[in-house]
Amino acid sequence: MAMQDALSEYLDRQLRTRSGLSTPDYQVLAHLSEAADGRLRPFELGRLLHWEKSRLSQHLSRMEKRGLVARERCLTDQRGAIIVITPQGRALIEAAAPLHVAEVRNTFIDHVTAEELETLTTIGDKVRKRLGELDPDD
Amino acid sequence: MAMQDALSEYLDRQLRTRSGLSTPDYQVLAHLSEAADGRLRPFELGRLLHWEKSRLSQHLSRMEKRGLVARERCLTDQRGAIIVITPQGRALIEAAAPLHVAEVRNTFIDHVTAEELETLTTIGDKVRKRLGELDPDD
DNA sequence: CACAAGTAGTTCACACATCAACCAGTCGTG
DNA sequence: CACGACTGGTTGATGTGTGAACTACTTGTG
Repeated sequence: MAMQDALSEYLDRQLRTRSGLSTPDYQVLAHLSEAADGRLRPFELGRLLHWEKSRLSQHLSRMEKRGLVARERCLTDQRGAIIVITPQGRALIEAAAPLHVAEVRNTFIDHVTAEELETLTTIGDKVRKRLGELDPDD
Repeated sequence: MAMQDALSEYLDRQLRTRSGLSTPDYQVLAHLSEAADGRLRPFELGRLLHWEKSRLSQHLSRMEKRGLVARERCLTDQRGAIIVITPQGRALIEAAAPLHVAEVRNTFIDHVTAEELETLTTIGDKVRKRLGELDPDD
């Protein structure tokens, strides 16, 4: 847990200072940039990220205000919205991604052997399976 | 990372619903309850928890409002404060601790072999060492 | 002793997260 | 087709976290 805290704090900070993106920003943009047309329905984004809908809505509002994404109306479902990544958002994520990947290597992957990594994923799978049993949603 | 997210979300929620404490509350009270007299200077608490001073100050204000801790004036340093755990705070942490420990066993420790745990601490130590080199404070 | 530099703590402004309440549109079934 | 239940999404209140600016006291050095 101490490792995880220190690691994510470090990666957050690097991302923020070098790319001007928070980790939530990065996650949203990463999914949008991979989607067809750079467009996704909020509920799809929510499913991909495992985010609550209100969290997503609030975060998208902040990102919209900064010009990273835009909202469009959905034609096939009058309730719905569509989120588009803006050119500016795409430029930022494309600049940030390689730096971020390099940081992950530099702080984590390069210091762990293949067996250690395998053990780690084994642990992760077992614990997530257990949590899945306890908590019906996940 | 997915495991860590799911695990801490689950443990947070258990702690909150079963004991009425957030994880930050728990951490603060755990340190206070172990200190001599249940008293600590904020800066000591901050060092133990690796928290920023403003975060600590704000959190203590919220906890004070709920009657979990109290602030006293420090006699030897006129700037300083002293944080005391209240009887109510002590009662809560003492009720919460065994439940929390049981949850950790139930969701994590019991599903991991001794070797896996050892590998995990090895990884943690290596990564934290690496982060310590990169980031002068920690 | 005087003053510069550091330390202890608070506060303000803001980003991020949860929950509950709410609107509006869709859909299944009588 | 009508109506109740569900779904997609927003909003408001509150708790949690960071950074910068500020107050007030302490300490080191001339």
